[in-house]
Amino acid sequence: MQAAATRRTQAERREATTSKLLDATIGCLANLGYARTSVAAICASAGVSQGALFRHFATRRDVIVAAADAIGRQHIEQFDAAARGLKRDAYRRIVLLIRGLCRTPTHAAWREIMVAARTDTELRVQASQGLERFEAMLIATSGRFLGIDGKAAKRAAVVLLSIMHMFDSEAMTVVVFGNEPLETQRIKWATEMLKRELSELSPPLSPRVGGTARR
Amino acid sequence: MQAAATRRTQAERREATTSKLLDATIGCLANLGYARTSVAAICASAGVSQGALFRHFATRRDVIVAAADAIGRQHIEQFDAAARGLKRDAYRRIVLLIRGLCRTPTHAAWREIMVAARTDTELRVQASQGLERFEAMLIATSGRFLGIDGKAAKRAAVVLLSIMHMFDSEAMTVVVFGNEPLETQRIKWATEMLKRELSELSPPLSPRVGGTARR
DNA sequence: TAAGATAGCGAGCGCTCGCTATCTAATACT
DNA sequence: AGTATTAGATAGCGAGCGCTCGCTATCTTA
Repeated sequence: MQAAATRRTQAERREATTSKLLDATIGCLANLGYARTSVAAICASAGVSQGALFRHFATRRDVIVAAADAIGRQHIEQFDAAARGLKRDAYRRIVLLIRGLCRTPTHAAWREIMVAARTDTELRVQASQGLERFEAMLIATSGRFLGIDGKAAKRAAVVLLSIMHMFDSEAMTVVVFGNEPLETQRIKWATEMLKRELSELSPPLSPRVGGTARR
Repeated sequence: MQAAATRRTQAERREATTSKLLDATIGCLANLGYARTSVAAICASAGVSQGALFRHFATRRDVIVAAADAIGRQHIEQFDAAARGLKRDAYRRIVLLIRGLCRTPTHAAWREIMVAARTDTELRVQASQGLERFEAMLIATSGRFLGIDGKAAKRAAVVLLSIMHMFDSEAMTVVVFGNEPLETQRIKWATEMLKRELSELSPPLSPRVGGTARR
């Protein structure tokens, strides 16, 4: 009776193990950096053996690429979920959302992989698809969020992606040397800039959307 | 006669060796990334033995920190030299200058160290001074360049540093997945934005400066 | 010139790395 | 129940790591 309750299919076992490994890999990248994310560290964190890791992934690089894919998916979900709760004229909140996403451990793990991919051809080839998907998703989401398309959507995508780049690099350097007054001013500036851009690009908020009436 | 010509002081020998080592370290960081910048790789590139490296630097980390300092100094010189040749209303050229500096191998080496410093406490403590100096220099240079100070100078610094962050992160991701149309649009947008900001912040170009008359 | 200090070398150390081989455990199928 | 397949663990491998060591070469000082 109890033995049957704990019996899992092979597929379930596989899913559980690879899931643990991917979570552990992301955690190690975030906490230890790329260089120190060894197979031993991943397995210690995941609570599985190295043999099990190599059962499911051919090489260390393969598990890291799989982790990059998982991060990309998480990013897309997080971004979608967060955008859903936002009014489009909540400029400051949009800026803070983007900034906040750049400062997560998951994003730090992503950045570790991207930096490592610069000098590792195999990793780069495999990581590029994930990055491409992430960018495409951001572009699509911004269009949907603003209710625009065509040239205006392209412009908005440039702005939003550029703001993300800005906060990405800021997040990277802030760990080494923080400068709070400057960071605060940057939020303020980015907000003004986003307001100006989105006000020019978007169709007016109509009563049908309920935006104006809500206020 | 000839033997005397090739005789170097201990100080000269030291300077030559450490110089080679620092150049090699920067090159290895740029070409191989942080993880693969081993002591063996540095020494092979510098053409000196590991024993010589450890004569001058206590640890691998020490030589990397020294390289970070050297990069910081180079950055400051490059930026200063480039700013000297610029008119302040050459907005597009300023944008392209910043973008270009973010795409140098030296800057890539810098980024490798910054990313590694996130998860290496010792490295971080030592690298933070270099980053602080670099930021302070940028802030001072932008004020001088624009002929402004006080609040306006602070604002300009936020803008310029933010543009640098933006192109820094772009430079990082572009290696993995480039998107030329989007990059072109970003230059255009950054230029418009910079024009708007600097026009509002700067005192008028006076004949004494020769800016207006030159045109 | 001899003694002392500094620079630099190459071999070897102990350790960690990614990975493989072998064995055991769990599930699936007949 | 017995056999086949998949999943996972443990031990061990060879390569590479950062660093130390004993030594030689070169410069400086007395």
